[in-house]
Amino acid sequence: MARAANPHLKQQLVDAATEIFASHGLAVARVSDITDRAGASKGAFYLHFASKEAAYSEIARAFLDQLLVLLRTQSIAMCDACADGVPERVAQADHQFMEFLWQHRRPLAMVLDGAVGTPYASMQDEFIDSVLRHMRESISAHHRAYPQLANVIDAEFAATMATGTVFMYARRIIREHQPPFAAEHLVAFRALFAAGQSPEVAEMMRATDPTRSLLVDPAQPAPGATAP
Amino acid sequence: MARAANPHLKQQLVDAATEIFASHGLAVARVSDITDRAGASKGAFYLHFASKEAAYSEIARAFLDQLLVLLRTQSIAMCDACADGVPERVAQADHQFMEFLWQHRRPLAMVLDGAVGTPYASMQDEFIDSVLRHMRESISAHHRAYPQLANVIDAEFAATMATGTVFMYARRIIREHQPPFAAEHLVAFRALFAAGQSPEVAEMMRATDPTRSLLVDPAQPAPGATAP
DNA sequence: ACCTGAACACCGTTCAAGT
DNA sequence: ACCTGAACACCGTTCAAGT
Repeated sequence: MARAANPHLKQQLVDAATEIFASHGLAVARVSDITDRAGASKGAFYLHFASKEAAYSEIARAFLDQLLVLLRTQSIAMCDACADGVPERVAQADHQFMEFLWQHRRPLAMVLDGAVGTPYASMQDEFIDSVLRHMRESISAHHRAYPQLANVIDAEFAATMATGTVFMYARRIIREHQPPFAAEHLVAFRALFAAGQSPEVAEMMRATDPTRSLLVDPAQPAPGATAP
Repeated sequence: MARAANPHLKQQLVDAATEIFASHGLAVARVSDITDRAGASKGAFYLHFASKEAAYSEIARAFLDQLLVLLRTQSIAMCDACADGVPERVAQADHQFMEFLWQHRRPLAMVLDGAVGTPYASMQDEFIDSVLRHMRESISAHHRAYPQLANVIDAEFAATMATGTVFMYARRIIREHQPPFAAEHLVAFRALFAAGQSPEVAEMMRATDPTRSLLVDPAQPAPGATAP
């Protein structure tokens, strides 16, 4: 009881898979969930994708590729903006980035939440690592524009903090299905980086010993560690 | 061909499950992976756990409960430290927290990476939300101790940023199997919060319009959004 | 060509049987 | 009581058959 060829079926399957993967996650999503939503049989799925995981990979990769293009464009704009000393342009780039995450919130949810614990967990890593690299470049540009900052604020720490903050906002987008009205937050964030010029900050940093290592015994292996 | 009762089997299963869930994730981990590692039959697993997911839940909960105890203790200590104006004690609390995450890196990996895309994804949310609540309280204490900060640095943003940073360090612990020697980073982080006193920061914040909303059209629904 | 759905394989879960 | 492993159920994947 086959039906006539449907030239839109591939796109219908992609749309259905994006929604199902985003809301259930790769591991829990059933192929039958996807094909039911797309109005096709389970067999039809395998005419368009080699496997459930291949479908996930194809959709997530399309999103990550678009993200990488945006970040590359922004890194260039950011360098220009900083060299010109135009913080307003920097804030606009943040705005554009958050807008992108909001518009692509279903594939974003797939990448952040959908594949962890499966062979495609590396998609989340790629998202975070891409943002981290972008932040390193932006902050380097900032430090070139304002050399006095470089002595006070550690660039690697600032990039880690910025990326963690982006992750928290991305998480809010996909958890609360609400855009994060964070313009003022992003302004505060950029402002904070300029704060290293403060003599009070320099004084606090001199008051502690940065050579002390964080952990008592890094060589000690960790057991299940659920015992008290 | 049954064997004699083994009073250690439950603990062996917990240890094996912690390792397998941390390295494979709940969805991908097989019960047979766990029972093979513990040297038992598949059937024995179900004498001690109602299901694979119940085992995950039991181990993750034990870790999260310990984390909550630590955070509660620290929130109290943090308030005291801030009231006394002792930033060194605050840095020690950060140190202790990172040490805790390092010592419990296997259950941490389970909670952050193991259950996303399954009904137990909420464990990761609980970790992040607990840290976020803790950071809110710490920062409130900071603002009470240094009232001039409260006018410049948004407490909710600072808590979001702090939590994102902790997440990034936690991620580094479980990805790189390396302790994050981040003492100097944590010092820089604490110092940054005090930076709002800087007149330059106040000036930059006045120069931008915080009432502008971040996103163009928050009501617009998101499709699969993989099209260009 | 394109699609269907019955059949097969894998692994979570159950349970009759073994000590 | 405690444990085993064969059997069952569910869902990813395949493929013979339909248009």
